Amino acid sequence: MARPADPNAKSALVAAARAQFREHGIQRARIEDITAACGLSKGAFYLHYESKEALFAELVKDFERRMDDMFERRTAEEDAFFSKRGAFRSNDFAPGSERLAALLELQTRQDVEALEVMWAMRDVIHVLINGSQGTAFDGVIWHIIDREEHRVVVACDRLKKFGVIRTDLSSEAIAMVLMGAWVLTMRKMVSRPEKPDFTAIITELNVVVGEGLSPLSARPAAKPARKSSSAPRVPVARTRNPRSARMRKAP
Amino acid sequence: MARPADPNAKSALVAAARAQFREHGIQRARIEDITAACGLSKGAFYLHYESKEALFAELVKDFERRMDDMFERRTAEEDAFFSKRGAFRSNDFAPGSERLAALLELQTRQDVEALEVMWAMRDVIHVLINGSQGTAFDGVIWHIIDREEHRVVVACDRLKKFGVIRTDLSSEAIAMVLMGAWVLTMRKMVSRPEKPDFTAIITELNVVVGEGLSPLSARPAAKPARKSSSAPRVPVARTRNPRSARMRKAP
DNA sequence: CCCATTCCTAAACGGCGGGTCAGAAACTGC
DNA sequence: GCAGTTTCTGACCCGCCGTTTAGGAATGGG
Repeated sequence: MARPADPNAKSALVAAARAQFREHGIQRARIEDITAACGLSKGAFYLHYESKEALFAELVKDFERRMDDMFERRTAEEDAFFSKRGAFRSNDFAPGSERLAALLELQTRQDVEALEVMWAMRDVIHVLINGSQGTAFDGVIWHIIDREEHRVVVACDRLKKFGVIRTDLSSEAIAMVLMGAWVLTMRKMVSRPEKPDFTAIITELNVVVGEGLSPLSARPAAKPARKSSSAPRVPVARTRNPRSARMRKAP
Repeated sequence: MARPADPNAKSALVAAARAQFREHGIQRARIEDITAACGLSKGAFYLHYESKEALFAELVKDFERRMDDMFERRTAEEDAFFSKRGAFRSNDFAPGSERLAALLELQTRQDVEALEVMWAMRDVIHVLINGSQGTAFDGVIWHIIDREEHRVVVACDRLKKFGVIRTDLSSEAIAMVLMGAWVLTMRKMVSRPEKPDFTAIITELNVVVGEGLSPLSARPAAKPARKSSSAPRVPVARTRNPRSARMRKAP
């Protein structure tokens, strides 16, 4: 009995709201513009949501849920990998190593998946980064990033345990570099109409972070570098000056 | 003749405005709160500034000017270094190299200076990042970051020319990793009451970026590695899955 | 002490947009 | 059709600031 509700009103509202939030931020997005874009009147908005903020909160929740799901899947897959194939040893890094290739393939796929989630939510991410101050969502993006960064720290610790990465760098510093690159990637995505080539991005990023900037000819010969000695390691560049790390003391 | 203006009214307004912007963003900062914090009436604000936005614009201008000044100084110092001491060769990377130590010292000092500027303007940076959407300052921070990133690209190219960093990585990818770490550093600074140890941060960051994450024992022996050979270099991680870069195509 | 001048205050204005609600519209079953 | 019910509309109310402005306060010169 009675007039049935428009079945796609809600999803139309969500889509229009995302566009308005993306364009104007949470505060400046006008409810009337959102409803007008769906051919509805202002009052109709309140049939579906308490307020602008309530709608946006749902979007954020959805984003967080997707990230959490992905993280869980990721951890499980990685655990399976190592429990099936054990820790890495020196010869696993030899040219043509099948085991290394498998790990890389797994991780690249996972990274690409993460970028896909971010791509799908890029408008929400944009608003969280640029337009949330003074709203209830102020700082939410940094909570998310901090949590991701912490996950990277944990992941690094595990990879150290399995011999995949060197143990003499602090996991916190590694995580910051990795997350930093991700944040910039995220932000570049956000202002781009076409989806970039995620695999290429991930691969290139991993080469840089994996190998470092020092000229290869300057690297110490490959020996079982034990426990990094006392001497200052050294450093590198920045803005104007990337640099390489050298001065590695003899083991 | 006539009543003299309060000499510190303007600076008091700027200080109070920064605090309000920092706290509430550009849109939600109330002029009345700003003036009240200085013991002035709302109307007094307009004796000094056209509008809220005009005041904030001055802060941004100031920030950009400082960054530009620093950049110029930096370039000049680096040019002087190389024109006086020439390009790097293999033996400059040997343990105890005086020339390398000098370059590192120069660059670390410059990096710390950059962090000092950001520290001084951290409230403005915070607003630009988090609270500018829907205002005239929307995207300004990313313009600044993009420009800095481009400067890093140029710097990388020069350092390649002078043999300080390897030439087989794209400068763009390197710049993204470096800037990413800087952005996260900036953002961490922004929400911190006490000034962190900049030198320590820079040093640690440079070790990670300079050397990469691959286990040292897995690195190819140090030979005049010509044009990166065919074999996989190795790698490293990421979020959940550091990885390494491999699969490098034969040159 | 008075006046011209400049500074500053506080009240008022005005627009904008979130939220409300009385009633019109749409639909169903009879 | 008609009654009953639920959905939608759009005019309206209202508070919140940014901005204006009329006039009061402070000051210095004469």
